[in-house]
Amino acid sequence: MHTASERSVPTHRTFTSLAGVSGETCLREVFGKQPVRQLGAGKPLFVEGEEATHVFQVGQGTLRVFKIISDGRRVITGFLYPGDIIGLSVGQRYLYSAEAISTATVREMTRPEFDSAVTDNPRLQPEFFALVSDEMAAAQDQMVLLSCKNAEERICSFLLKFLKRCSLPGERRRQIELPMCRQDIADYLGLTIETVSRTFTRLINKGVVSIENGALRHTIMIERPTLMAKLAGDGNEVDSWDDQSMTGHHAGH
Amino acid sequence: MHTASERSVPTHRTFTSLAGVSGETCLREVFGKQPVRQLGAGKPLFVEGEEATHVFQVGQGTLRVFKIISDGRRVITGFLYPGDIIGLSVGQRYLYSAEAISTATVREMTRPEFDSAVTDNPRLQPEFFALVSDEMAAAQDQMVLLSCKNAEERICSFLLKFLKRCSLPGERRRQIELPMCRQDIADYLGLTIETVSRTFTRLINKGVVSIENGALRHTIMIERPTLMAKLAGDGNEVDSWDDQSMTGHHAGH
DNA sequence: CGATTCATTGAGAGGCTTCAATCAGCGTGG
DNA sequence: CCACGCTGATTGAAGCCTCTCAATGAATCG
Repeated sequence: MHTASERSVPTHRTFTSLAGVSGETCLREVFGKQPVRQLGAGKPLFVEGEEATHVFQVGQGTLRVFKIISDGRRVITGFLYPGDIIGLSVGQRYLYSAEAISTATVREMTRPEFDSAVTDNPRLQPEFFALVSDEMAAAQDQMVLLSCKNAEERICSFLLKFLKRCSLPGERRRQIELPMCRQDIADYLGLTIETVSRTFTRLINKGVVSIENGALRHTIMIERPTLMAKLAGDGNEVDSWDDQSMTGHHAGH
Repeated sequence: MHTASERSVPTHRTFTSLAGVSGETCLREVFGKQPVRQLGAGKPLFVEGEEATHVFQVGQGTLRVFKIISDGRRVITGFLYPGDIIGLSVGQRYLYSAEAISTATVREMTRPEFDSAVTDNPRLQPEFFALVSDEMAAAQDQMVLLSCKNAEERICSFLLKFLKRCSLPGERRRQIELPMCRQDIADYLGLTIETVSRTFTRLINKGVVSIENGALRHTIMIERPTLMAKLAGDGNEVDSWDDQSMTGHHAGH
C-alpha cells in the first residue's frame, strides 16, 4: 500500500534540488540519525496548543494537519508525506494538530537541536527558508481554492496536486492511491463528504477519472489529465499531458 | 483620515515585545534609514511574478496583498498596515501583488541587504522567525474562515481582527475606520460585495454595529463587541468586553 | 446639477449542505 | 460458508445561503 508515498521519498520538492552538495548540507539529512517513532493509524503526533518541543520528519505514511474549531468541526490545513518536515512553525506552541492517517514513522529532533543545526550551518538556511516559503505558497494556493473554486475545481486541483507530488520529474503517472478517506478530503477542501462523493461521481461520468472498485475506493485513475487540469481552473499553468491518446470511454457531460 | 493606522504605528504586533532591547536588535529598526517611497492610492508596490528584489516596510497607509486568478477575479490574501514588513517570502519572485489602498509610504531595502542584516545579527533571527510564523498563523486562520464560516461570521471575524490590530494593549476601542472598500473586504473574505453589504445591514439591524453615514461608510462603530465576538464563531478566545454597559439601541434580530 | 463612483437593496437562480437512506467491502462468529 | 454487523462511500430530496443580475440610493467632484 501507499505506492505513491514510497515513490515520493527521494525527490519531490523544490528544495531537494539543493541536495546535490555533500555532507550535512541538506535539511533532510540532519534527521538521518534521529530516533524513529512509530505511529499507528489515527494516532496523534502532537496536538494543537501543546508545547512545541520537537521538529519531525515524516519517514513513511501520510499525516494530516488540522485544527478543531469551536463547534467541533475539523479543518485540515494540509497533508504530510514522506520527507516532509513538520513543527517548524515557531512560537511556544504548535499551531495545529498532526496525526497519522495510516501507520506512519517519523524521525524526531528537539527544537533546540534543530535550531542550532540550522543556525550553525549557514548552508542550511536557504533551504530552511525555501521550506517555509513553500509552506506559505501552499497556504496561499489553498486560500485561492477556498475563496473561489467550486466543488469540481477543488477536487480536480486536489487530485492534480497529488498527482504531481507523487510523480517523479518527467514521469506521467495516471494512477494515484489516495491515503486519506473522503472525510479527510472534504475537511481539506472545505466541502462535505457528500459533495466530495457526488463530485467524484460527476468526474467519472465525464470520463475524467475512474475509480477502482476495490477496498475503499481510494485508487483513482486519471483518464483525461488535460481535461482535469482545465477543470481545476488554475489557468494555463499546466504542462499539457497527452489526453486524446487515451482510450476515451467517457459518457459526455 | 486613517486614525486607526496612525495609532497602530508604534506597537501592534507580538514581535514588538522583543523591541525592548537596545540598538538595531529590532527588525523594524533596520528599515529606519532606508529610502522612503511614496505610493499613490491604487498604485502597485510590486506585482506577482516580478523578480523579488526588495523587502519593504509600510510607513503610512494600508496596502492590499492579492493574487489575480485565471478568470480575472482577485483574491486578497491580506492587508498590510504601518510597521508591517512585506516581501519576505523567499524565492526568486514575488508570490503575490501588493498595492496601496490609500496613499501610502514604504521604506525599501534590497533583498541581499535584508538577508545579511538578518543573518549577521543573530538577535534579529528569532524576530524574523516570529514574523514568518505570524504570517503562517494568519494564513491558517484565514483557511479556517474560508472553509467553515458563513458571511456573518466572516464579517465579524474581520472586524474583530481589525479592532484588535488598531487597539493598543488594554485599550478598548469601539470605533474603527476601515481603509478598504467593500470590494476589498469581499475579495478578502471570499464573498461578493453584495453579500458583504447585506451582512453589514443585518449586523446593524441586530444592533451589533452601526455605520456612520458620511463618506463611503467606512467608519464602523462596534456597539456590542461581546455579541460580535460570539457571532464571529471563534469559540471563547475572546476576552469578553463589557457589552451590556452600552447604550443599547439595537432593533432586536 | 449631472456624472461618476461606491454602497445598498431586491428578485431569482444555483450550488452546496443537511438529513436520511442505501450500497459495498470486509471482518467476525455461528 | 454464510449471515450479520460495522465502517465508509454513494445517492436522493429538500432547504438554505450565497451568487448573479439589475435597479436604486448616497456622496463627491467637476
